[in-house]
Amino acid sequence: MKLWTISELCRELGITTRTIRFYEDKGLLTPQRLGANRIYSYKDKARMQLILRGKRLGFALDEIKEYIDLYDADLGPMQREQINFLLERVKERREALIKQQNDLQEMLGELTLIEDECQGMLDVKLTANG
Amino acid sequence: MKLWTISELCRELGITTRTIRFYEDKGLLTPQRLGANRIYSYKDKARMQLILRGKRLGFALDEIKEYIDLYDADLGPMQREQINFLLERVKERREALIKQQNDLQEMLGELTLIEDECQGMLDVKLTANG
DNA sequence: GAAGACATTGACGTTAACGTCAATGCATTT
DNA sequence: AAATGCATTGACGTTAACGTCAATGTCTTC
Repeated sequence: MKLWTISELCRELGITTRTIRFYEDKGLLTPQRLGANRIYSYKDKARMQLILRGKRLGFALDEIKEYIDLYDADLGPMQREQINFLLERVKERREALIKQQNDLQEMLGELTLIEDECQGMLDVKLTANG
Repeated sequence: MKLWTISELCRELGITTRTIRFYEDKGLLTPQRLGANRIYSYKDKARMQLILRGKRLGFALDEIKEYIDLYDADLGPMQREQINFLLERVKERREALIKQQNDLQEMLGELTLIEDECQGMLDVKLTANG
């Protein structure tokens, strides 16, 4: 069961200690302490990776927090109503992601067009200049 | 050939005039003028939609500007070398987008798992409570 | 011709997401 | 025990992306 110090984890994830502490301030993380020092478990690391992926996708930190809350909600003690509420939020998320997926597809399509156009121009120049 | 005033365009796009003017300041847009007033063409509108899509995907404004520059680069007067350079940038973009696509897929998969788990809990509660 | 609607520029304010720096503590190494 | 290395908290700085407000202009409508 491996454990990380703050600078170790940062090195592995390619971020700064300031960033991790900031996330902790915002309630996205709650590592163990050894004295005053922070100790990160594998679960903490996984959490951080969720956060970083959220950032890559363009989400704000509070949105990411909401996602994580969905992610490790404990369904056991929940009432039907609460679970249904959670399901609603999951649905919203999914729809947002699907919109984003469409945007991505469009953009990729456009890039392909541009690429083809460039290639066409290069061919013309080759033919013209022999 | 339709034209828009600034507030008309904002209404259609769901943004504020401040936003549009800000983008103009940043060089993302250069609408015609009628006296002091801005006049937007269909092309301007399309440009704005590109920008907004970029934002939905989580890109910063200067990244979006780079994308738009790729988008309406005039290949005619370019040298082979310039076109190759452009192709390189297009490739980079594509790779970034594909990474993003993977992140999206992962997240969608996780949402499905959460959804199933919720549904399972609901079924149990139904069975238990008759 | 005064009022109201819509436009302009300019300046200052705000929020998120960190960066940077200072003061301090604790453990090991020399 | 002095230096080195890694940690802490706290405070202030910074950048992007706008919001907000003020002062002013123009055009139409009553």
